[in-house]
Amino acid sequence: MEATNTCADCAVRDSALCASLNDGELMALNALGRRRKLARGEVLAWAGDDSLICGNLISGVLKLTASTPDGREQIVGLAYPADFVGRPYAGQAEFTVTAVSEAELCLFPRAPFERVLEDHARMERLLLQRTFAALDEARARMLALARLSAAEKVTGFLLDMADRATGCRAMPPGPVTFDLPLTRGEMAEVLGMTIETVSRQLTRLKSKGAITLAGARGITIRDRELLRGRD
Amino acid sequence: MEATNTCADCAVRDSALCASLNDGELMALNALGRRRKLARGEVLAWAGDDSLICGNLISGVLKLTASTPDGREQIVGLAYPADFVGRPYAGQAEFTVTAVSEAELCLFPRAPFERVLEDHARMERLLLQRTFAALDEARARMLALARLSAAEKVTGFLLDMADRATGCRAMPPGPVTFDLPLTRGEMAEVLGMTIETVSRQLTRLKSKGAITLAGARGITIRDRELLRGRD
DNA sequence: TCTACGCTTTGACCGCGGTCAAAGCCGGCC
DNA sequence: GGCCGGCTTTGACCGCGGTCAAAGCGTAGA
Repeated sequence: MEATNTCADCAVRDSALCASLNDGELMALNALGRRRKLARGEVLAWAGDDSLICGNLISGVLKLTASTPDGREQIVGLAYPADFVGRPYAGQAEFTVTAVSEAELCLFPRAPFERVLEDHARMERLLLQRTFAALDEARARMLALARLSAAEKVTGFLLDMADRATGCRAMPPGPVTFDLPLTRGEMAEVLGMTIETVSRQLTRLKSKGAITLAGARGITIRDRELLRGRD
Repeated sequence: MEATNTCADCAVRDSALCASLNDGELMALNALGRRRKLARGEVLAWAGDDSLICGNLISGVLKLTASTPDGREQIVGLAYPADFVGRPYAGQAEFTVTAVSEAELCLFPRAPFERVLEDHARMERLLLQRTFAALDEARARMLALARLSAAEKVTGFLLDMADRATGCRAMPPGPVTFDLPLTRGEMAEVLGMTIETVSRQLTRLKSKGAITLAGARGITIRDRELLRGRD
C-alpha cells in the first residue's frame, strides 16, 4: 500500500512534468506530494475558492467547468493521465475541477510547488510549453464552439476521442472501437449544446452507418469518411 | 528616428515582459529585436506558417484569428500594448495575427528569443504567468461563446471594453465615453455572431437608453445597470 | 463641395438547435 | 429475477439568431 505512494512506480513518472527531474530531485518533490483518489463526480476544487493545490493526474479523467451566475455550465477543459492540473500564481481558482471517472492524483500545495518550479528551470519550461499547448487547444475550441454546426461538433469530438483512444497515433484506416469517457450530458457540456441534440446527432450518424453504439459508453467508428461527410 | 528604436524610451518598457530585465540585459535583448510598424489590416503572421517571430506589442491592437477550411472565422484573442505576441516552442503558428489598428511591435526571432528566456528565469516566469492568465481568459470566453445569448455577449463585451478604456480600474459610476477599437464585423468575429445581430443588439441598447452611439466607433455607456438588465 | 466606397443599420424570412415532455433502455441492487 | 433510478432516445414545437437584401451614413479623396 505504501509502495504505491512513491514516484518510483508512478504510472506517469516519464510522461508528466516530473519527467524533467532526476531521481534525487524527484525524492524532494515526493516528500511534498500526496496521493489522492477521487470518486466519479467528486470535486477537487471549486471555482472561486483559493487556489491551494496543483498536481499531476495519474489515472482517470477530470473536467474543468465554468459556469454563469444563473447556473449554465460549460466544460472548458479535460485532463487525462499525465496532465498537469491546477493554477500556479493565482489567488483564486477560476474553474471547478471534477472527476469524470474514478481518478487518482499526485497533489502538491501550491506555494511550495511554485518554489520547486523556481528551482527547476527545466520543469518550469515544460510547464510553460504545456500551458502554451493548452492555450492553443482552448483557442481552437473557441472556433469550434462559435462556428461549427452541431453535426460538425459531434463528428469532430468523436474523431478526437478516437485519436486519444488509439494512442493519439494516426488512426488505422479500419473501424475503431472504444468507450467514451463522458456521458451524453458531459459531451453536450463540452460541445456547447444540449443532451438532446448530441443524442440526435449520434442517432443520425448511426443510421448513416458511420458509427455503431453499444450501451451508453461504447462506440465504434465504422467509416471515417462517412463520418466526416458534410451531408 | 533612430532614437525611437531603443528600449530606453519604449512606451511599454515597464509593463511588457522586459520589465523583468535590468538595463544591461535589456541592451542585449535590444540588439536582437527590431521595431516593426503594421498598417490597419496588415498581417503579421499566417496560421500554418512557421512560427518564426515573437515580440511585444508597443502600440495599437492586434487580433488572433482561427478559421475553418471553408473560411468561417473566429477571433480567439486580442493583443493590446505591452502584451506578448507569438508562440515560443511551436513549429507552426496555429493562428493568424492581424493588425486591427495601426500598430507598432518590438519583434525577436523566435529561436534566439527562446535562448534569452532560458537565461532569464524571471522573464520566463513572467511569461508563464501571462500565459496562464491568457488561458483563463480563453476559457472564460469559451463559456461566453457557448452559453450566453446575443444580448449577454454584447453587453459583456461593452463592459469589458469600458473597463479597458478607463484603465482597467473599477469603473466610476457615471457615464463613460470611449472609442471601440473594433468594427462591427470584428465585434461579431469576437463574439461568435453575425454583423447584423451585433448591430441589432446595439440598436436595442441604444433605444433602451443604456448607451449612445457616435459614428461607427464612438460609444457612451450611460447606465451600467440598465445595460446589465436581463430584459 | 461632390462623389464614391465601405461600414452600418434595418427589414423580411427561415432553419437550426433549444425546450418541454414522455417513453425506452440499461445497470445495479435488493 | 424483479424493481428502481438515472441516463438516453425520440417527438412536437418554437424562438433566437442567421441569411439575404436593400437602404443609410460618414469619411476620404478628388
